[in-house]
Amino acid sequence: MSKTILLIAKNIKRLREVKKLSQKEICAGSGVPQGQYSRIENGKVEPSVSTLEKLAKVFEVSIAEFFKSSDVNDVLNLPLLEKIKMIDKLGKEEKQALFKMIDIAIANKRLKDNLSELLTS
Amino acid sequence: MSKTILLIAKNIKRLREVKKLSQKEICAGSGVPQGQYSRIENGKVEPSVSTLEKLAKVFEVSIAEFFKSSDVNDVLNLPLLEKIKMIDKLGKEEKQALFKMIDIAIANKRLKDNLSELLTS
DNA sequence: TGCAAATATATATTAAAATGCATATACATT
DNA sequence: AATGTATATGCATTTTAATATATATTTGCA
Repeated sequence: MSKTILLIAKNIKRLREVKKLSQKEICAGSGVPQGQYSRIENGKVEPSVSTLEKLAKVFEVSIAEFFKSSDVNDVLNLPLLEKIKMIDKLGKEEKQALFKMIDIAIANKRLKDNLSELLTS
Repeated sequence: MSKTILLIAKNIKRLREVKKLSQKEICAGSGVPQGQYSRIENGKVEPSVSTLEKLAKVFEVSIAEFFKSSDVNDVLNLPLLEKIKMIDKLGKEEKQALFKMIDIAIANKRLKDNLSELLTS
């Protein structure tokens, strides 16, 4: 079972519960048959993009929402570039604190490099 | 033609160009046949989630990236990019320490976001 | 221009999701 | 317990992406 379809399933179910709507209502609004919708919420199928599109509409979110994880472990596995993008969205305080540490680490590295350069020359 | 599959197409193509890789290379890395990949980049098909999963892996992004309208995406500031490159050159210890802090900050943010989402519903 | 690599397209086959429909199971309320 | 509502599952059919393979077309460069 793909991790992703379980993630989608969980997110969709959560969104429905937040809205306090029945499957029947979601299906009326989206055009997705109830049977199929149930299978999606339970991770029994891999919903197609067009199905996700219909659902995103009734939930009033972007499809990207379906793929977001709130799991810390998943954050850990994000490639560096993704992490940096996340940093950009942090609050001012956290962002600045992080930048300072990064700067210190980098400066530290430079110092070390310069020293060893001096020693080997 | 669905707006979404054109968006996916554009994002995937852009990501490949950023990495300066050929379709052949992407396909070797992902296992997606070149013919199919071409159709995806041109919005001729609706890629399945598992296909997107494979591609996200070689591009080193989360699947959610494929669904973001690119303008939101490209506001990453340059000084930040420089820092990323520097981080990459740090020693193992420093790098890991930094990552840990970044992870904590991000996870913290997500937690906050989820909580406020629950509260506003 | 002409060659070679990269990309797009064609076709037939396979696999899996979508659908309609029926029905089973779970869940709650009286 | 009985009734109604919500959710899950079963099944046959249709639709469409995935695949393998081959080939056409475009593009870049000597």
